[in-house]
Amino acid sequence: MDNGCFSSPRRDFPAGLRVLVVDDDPTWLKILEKMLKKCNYEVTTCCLARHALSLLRERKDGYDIVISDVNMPDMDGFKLLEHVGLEMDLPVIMMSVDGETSRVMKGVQHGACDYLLKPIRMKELRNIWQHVLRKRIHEAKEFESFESFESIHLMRNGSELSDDGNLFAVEDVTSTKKRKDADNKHDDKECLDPSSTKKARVVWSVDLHQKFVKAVNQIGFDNILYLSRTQKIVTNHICLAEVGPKKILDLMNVPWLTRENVASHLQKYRLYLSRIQKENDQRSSSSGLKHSDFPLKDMRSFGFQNSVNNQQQNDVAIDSYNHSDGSLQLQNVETKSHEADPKGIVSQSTIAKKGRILTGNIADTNMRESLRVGLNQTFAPLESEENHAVFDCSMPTPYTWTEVPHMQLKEEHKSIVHLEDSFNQLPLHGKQQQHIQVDQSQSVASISSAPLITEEEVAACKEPKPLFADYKNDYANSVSSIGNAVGTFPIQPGSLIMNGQSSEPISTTNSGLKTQGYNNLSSISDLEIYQSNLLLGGEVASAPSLDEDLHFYWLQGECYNNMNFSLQNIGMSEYYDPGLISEAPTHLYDSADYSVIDQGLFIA
DNA sequence: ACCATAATAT
DNA sequence: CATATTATGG
Repeated sequence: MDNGCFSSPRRDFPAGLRVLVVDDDPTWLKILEKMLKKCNYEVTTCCLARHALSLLRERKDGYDIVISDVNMPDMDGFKLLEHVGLEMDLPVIMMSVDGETSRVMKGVQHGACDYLLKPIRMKELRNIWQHVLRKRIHEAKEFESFESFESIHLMRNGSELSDDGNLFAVEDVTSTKKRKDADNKHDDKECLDPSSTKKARVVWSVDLHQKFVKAVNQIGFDNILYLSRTQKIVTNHICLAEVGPKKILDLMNVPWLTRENVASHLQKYRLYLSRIQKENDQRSSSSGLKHSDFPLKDMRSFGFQNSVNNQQQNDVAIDSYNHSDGSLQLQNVETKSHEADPKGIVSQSTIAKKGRILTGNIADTNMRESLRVGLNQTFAPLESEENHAVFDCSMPTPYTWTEVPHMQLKEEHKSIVHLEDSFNQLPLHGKQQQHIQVDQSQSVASISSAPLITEEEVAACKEPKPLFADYKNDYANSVSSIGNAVGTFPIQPGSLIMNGQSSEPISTTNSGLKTQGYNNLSSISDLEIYQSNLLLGGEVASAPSLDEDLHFYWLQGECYNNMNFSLQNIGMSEYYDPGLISEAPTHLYDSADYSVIDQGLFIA
């Protein structure tokens, strides 16, 4: 194996990797040194852990990775591991002759990025650079990681290095759980180098999906703006003409992701949405407009992400949010959700309420609460949506997620607990909510037996969001997150839709509208009318000022977004009432653009 | 052996 | 780019 191994020196990156090898057995040291050198690494050896530490301290960045034996006279390998982790934060690979599970576990728990069994094979050494890269990628986060990423790519392609998609897929060793590695026999080596040429399978983690959704929504929003603009240019927002994998990819800004990955996911996403829509349609048709009942079913699937804090953002957000719900049209809202759910078990009715809420009431805290409750509930009931869960359409709120992960991490397996926590976090919530929580938790729990997020990940990387998780985790995460999200955060429409730039104009608008235009809208009656118009396709009489127009559009956008989850009943097309869009030429919406939007946002 | 998802082919 | 098919993993 030796020879073959490096047949490809072409890779630049791994070459020159500075490796510090620590082992009290000189024989092993020699062997390892030789092997590592064959890999074109720059090798430094030492037989004492203490010595190793001092070397590392001397030159903090003189090494890229450390390979240490576990059993050493002067200092326990784990101890060394700890120090390294603490002081220089370098990836450390542990090695020993026995593969006793407990030891491996210990190594991993202490932060080892891998655990090799002696005798060590070239293959294993050949891939250690991946740990370094991985770590750097993590640190670099998305953007910066780019370069590294590319290099990886090159390398991968260039040689058939066992690539092992692990690089990405496996966080750090941690694999313990997933892989059966538990069995000593397998060694972890496999982990690292699956040695396959296959392309790494992308795991659409919640986080990733969230980005995806966000991108989709953004594009949709942009399109809407574009349409509206046709008449008046509201913002200098850049308009995207079409929604497609490529654009989504761009928006997502995830370096390692390929267009194909996105396309594939998009396909699934659309499928999912269509399915849902279908269901909705059926239901709506059968039951008629009253849908409020079923929505839940579909809704469950969606995760709502929402931003947490933003709630406060103001009414606007809420409004929009509500609007979306409103799409449901349910009857009027008056149901004041607040009281409605004494129990928190708001049933579907809640949902309906939600819808109504949309209008002006928004401001009320109570309302909001109720709203949330409703949402929560929606989830609670669901039981089987694991899959669906994956796609939440909610709007993306960056902030939210960061938090979510935390929670998840914290609680890991006990979904219940963590759900509760999340709930607790809610600023306002009554018993009802708790009640709901319980429900959710239950459902969730059943779904996710696996830890939400790999502990490993957590431990290994402090990063809140795991780039890759295994499916199970994934699901669990999504589910749980959804639960959390729902419970925890209110949805914040606006923010999501527009990132930075757009926010300005809009916000301004909002403020202005709030008082004036907004109020107009806010009045329930108006809203309803508005909605109905939308639904019906009637024209919206009002939409007077530019600002207002904008506002409208904005709302619409949200509606759309919301529609993703909430609205199942109504046909999208109806939403896009030309009238709403104001004077925009009809052709715009009817035509491709329009359809595009639909599809993009909702699927159709 | 089945199902769901992502990869790949068309 | 959209859809159909295949591959993979649970």
